[in-house]
Amino acid sequence: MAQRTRADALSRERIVEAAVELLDADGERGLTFRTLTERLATGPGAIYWHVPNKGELLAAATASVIGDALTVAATGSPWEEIRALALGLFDAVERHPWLSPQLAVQLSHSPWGSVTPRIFESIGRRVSALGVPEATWFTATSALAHYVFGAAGQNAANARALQVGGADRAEFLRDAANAWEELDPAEFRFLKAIAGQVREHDDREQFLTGIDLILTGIAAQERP
Amino acid sequence: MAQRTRADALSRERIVEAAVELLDADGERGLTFRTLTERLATGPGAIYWHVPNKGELLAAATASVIGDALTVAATGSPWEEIRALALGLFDAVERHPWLSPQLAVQLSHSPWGSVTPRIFESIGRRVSALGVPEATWFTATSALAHYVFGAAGQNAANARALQVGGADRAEFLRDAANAWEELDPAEFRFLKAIAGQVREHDDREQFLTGIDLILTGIAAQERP
DNA sequence: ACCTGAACACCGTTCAAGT
DNA sequence: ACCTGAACACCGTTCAAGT
Repeated sequence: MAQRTRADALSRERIVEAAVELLDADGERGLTFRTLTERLATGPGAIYWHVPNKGELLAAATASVIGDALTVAATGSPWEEIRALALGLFDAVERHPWLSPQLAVQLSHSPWGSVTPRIFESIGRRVSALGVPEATWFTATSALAHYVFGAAGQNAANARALQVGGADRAEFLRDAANAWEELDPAEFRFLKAIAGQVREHDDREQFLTGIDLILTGIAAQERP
Repeated sequence: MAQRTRADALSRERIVEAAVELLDADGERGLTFRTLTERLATGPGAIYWHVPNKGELLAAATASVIGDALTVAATGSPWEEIRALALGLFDAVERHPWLSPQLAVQLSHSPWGSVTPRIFESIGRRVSALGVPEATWFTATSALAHYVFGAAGQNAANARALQVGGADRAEFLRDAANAWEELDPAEFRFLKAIAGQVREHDDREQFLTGIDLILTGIAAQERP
């Protein structure tokens, strides 16, 4: 085939966009240089001209999706904005479940790359507007950020299990709760005790309650 | 070579043990069936007789390491035991940085496999002993567990960056803080503001302060 | 400057064959 | 029952060659 016309020219953005689509459709195993070259009707060499390697491609896909989630309408109290921001990230991980392992991988390759600072900045600005002592800002922001990723990761895992299993949420929780009620009480008496709560809880609501919990702790903290 | 003698016979445990050693030494890319067969002086077929595939091997390695971290001496108030438990997990991820992406992967493949329930049980028992209303147990335990993994993951990332870069901690934080002070204030005024705190903070101490923050929020929560 | 496509090294997994 | 080791399909990456 001859050189591409201007209209279908490759670019880093088009490649990243296609990568996100493949990841959304089939998870991390859905993105290979074979599937990518097929979708973009090109060869591997063309992609390598725009992107140095697969790791960078995954990093760019992650940054792109997280960046969208961080643009939150700034209307409300800092407390409310933190809730909105956290919920935006939570939902982004639910829409793109591959984000969960991927964020951990990105972090472990370059902890302060491009994603973490932007998330810290977004959350931290609102924390600093809460009126708590400046000496607590960093720790408070860290606590919120860590909680958000932990919770979002677990939820993405549940979402994927639902998708694979083909069951609906209520059914999934009912089965899990029933299984827990059968557990050996010597080893798992706590899980048995809360099986009922698991059956009835709502993930997003519980997630936000966790945010409120941490914000309450932050507000209650004395000058260290 | 003839069949192995009883002394050097393969077993699932020996394979998992070797896998953990390879992972500790070189991260996830250090564990391949080639390196594993070489270390165990055998062929791939032998390993596949004991372990169904690489995913299960990684899951077993994860469960093994997490299991060790969960066996905590039960002496102290519930609050203190939760701190000890959390710190044990935090340190385990620091010693085995591959745990961080791996936990996310395990979670997304089977969210309530074997690792998550055991962690929930360990934390939850102490939460239920705090004296807070039973209706809050599940949410409180979730918040703690999610925070622990998020924080441990970020810390593992930092630890690995240190290992790769060859720098020491103080130098690493100084460089990061200096870089943040140079950032564009329009985009990153919060990061600039806390650069000083970043330079001076201690990871483990900050992690425990986060635990206290959440526990304070839990204790302050009213009956929902 | 941008793209093509064959080729390479490496990986997880299988399986017929041995003891 | 347990292990061997060659073979297979697939993957990320390179690179000489084209326009």
